[in-house]
Amino acid sequence: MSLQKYQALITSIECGSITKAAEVLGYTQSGVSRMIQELEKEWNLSLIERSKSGVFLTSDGFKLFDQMKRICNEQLILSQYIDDLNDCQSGLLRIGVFSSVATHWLPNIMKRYKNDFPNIQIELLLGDYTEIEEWILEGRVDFGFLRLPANQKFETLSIEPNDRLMVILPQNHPLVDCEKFPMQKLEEYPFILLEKGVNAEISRLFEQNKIHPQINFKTWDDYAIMSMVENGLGISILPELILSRIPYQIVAKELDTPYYRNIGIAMRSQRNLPKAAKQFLEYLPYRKE
Amino acid sequence: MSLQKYQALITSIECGSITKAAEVLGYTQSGVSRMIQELEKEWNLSLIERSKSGVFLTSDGFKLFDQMKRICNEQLILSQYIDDLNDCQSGLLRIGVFSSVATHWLPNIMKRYKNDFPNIQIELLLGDYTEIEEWILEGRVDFGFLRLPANQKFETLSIEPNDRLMVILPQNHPLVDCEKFPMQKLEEYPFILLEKGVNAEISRLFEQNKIHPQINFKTWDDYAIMSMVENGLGISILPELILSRIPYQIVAKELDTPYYRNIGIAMRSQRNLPKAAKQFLEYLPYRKE
DNA sequence: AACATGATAAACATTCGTTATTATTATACT
DNA sequence: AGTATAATAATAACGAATGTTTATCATGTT
Repeated sequence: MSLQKYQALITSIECGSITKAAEVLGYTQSGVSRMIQELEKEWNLSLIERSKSGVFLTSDGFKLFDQMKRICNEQLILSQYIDDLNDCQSGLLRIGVFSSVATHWLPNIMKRYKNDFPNIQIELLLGDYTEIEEWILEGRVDFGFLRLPANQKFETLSIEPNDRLMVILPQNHPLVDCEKFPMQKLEEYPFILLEKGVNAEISRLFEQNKIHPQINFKTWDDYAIMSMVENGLGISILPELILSRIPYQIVAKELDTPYYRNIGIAMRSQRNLPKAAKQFLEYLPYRKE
Repeated sequence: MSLQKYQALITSIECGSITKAAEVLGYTQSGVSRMIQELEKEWNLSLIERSKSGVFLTSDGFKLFDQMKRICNEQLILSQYIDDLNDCQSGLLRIGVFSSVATHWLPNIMKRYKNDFPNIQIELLLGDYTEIEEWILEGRVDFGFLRLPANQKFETLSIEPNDRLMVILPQNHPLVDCEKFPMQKLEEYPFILLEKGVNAEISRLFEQNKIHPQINFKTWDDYAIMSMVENGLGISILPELILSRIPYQIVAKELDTPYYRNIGIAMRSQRNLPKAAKQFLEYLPYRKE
């Protein structure tokens, strides 16, 4: 049972000769002759009539010919798919992202990638860290963005530059002109906390520095926070990534002790990544972990 | 490249486990594992993700999965066709026939055959001896009816009983009551000669017996001859086969030296005949040549 | 007679599929 | 929590099966 045998028979019929088919297919005459015999033996049917001036189908062969051709044709299509995948002429790319990456960071990269590989279909699955982790484990996505360090099971790449946490002030805030925002001063003003799923890096920053700000609001909505800060309801801390092209009258200040949200890419195995995904990684400013 | 490998991968995905797939397919776990690896190596792609709780498709694998399934499915259909051909649940039967066989002899046999094998498609190609010979040589028909002896290239079977040549008389003919018609008497009455293509057996009968009848008409039309004889325009000789259920007021007499038209079946090779055709031969009253 | 066709036998090469084993991880049970 | 057990897949080595070739034969066509 083998497609090469089908092809041998098909070509022999189309050439009207086993010898010619052998030339076309790059076998010897003997090889093609035997392939067809093997089919006939295996199926207990006589498929072709032989003569000294060539070969042609028997009635039984005729009945099966189209189906054999169909199978070979489907195989040809499969081979084409494979070739396309190998040179990224086709492919599916499933990426797990969280909001800020999807909104502020990826679009630019996707644009460049799409330009070079227009036939790759990209699916962004938007979720929080926990969901993205699950998706990677389950194979729902090829890779995902996570906060590093991530689950030991994953291979990870660190995105550069890391995402600085910035203090957000209204434009009329007393410290608006300071060089860097002193950590301790965070306790002195009403604070609006970004809290999104298990994304607790800001709370941890407080713990590590033993700071206890006056937390007036908690929300998961970046833009709500910026709006609230603009309106003088308090100050906040947001990852720099979120702050690109902000439509709000607010000021972002570095902390005196800089703090980073380390964003990375995680996957089960970089080696097993589809070609399209490997290619995509080339467009990211990452460094090996 | 092999369908079994596709099936190994498909079943592994459907079972979610290489081990289970191996059980289902009757391979060892090791075998299935290697088959999939061989596909991946051959295509330079990673098709599945392995884990300790089973396997699932990568994006690339996902892209190819349906096409692999399609191919396996087409193969299944082909196998079904083959099985059907082998037990005559399906098939094509192309028979070369000449008029009298098609009209007077085959229908009865075809009816019994069709009854037993209703799914075999029968094509009758009507022609004269020369055409039928060509069709057999070209493989246009599986076998054909010919006058024996036939071309040396053919394998032949003789139909029994042979087709007696009968003298046809009008009902008021002087010799209507004789036991057998004396050969010499043929010269004494106007004669209507059946001459159809190269079908010259009656002329040859005359030559062999050195008889020179008064040939008034020649025609290839059996029924015209019967009609002419009925109307007293002469006498004739026709093969007995044509005379079954004649709608004419005529009398058929055996010759005093009986003469036969030996009808037979000819084919390139009895061994290479499609199953359906071999089966059909069983319905014919033939004897080996 | 020369050429072209397909079949066959024997030798060689490759692939297939197994057994036995290793490695890893999930699960069950103290 | 730690340990034993079971389940998963990968790997190496090997023999069997299959695939393919070379060389040759047999037969018919030109």
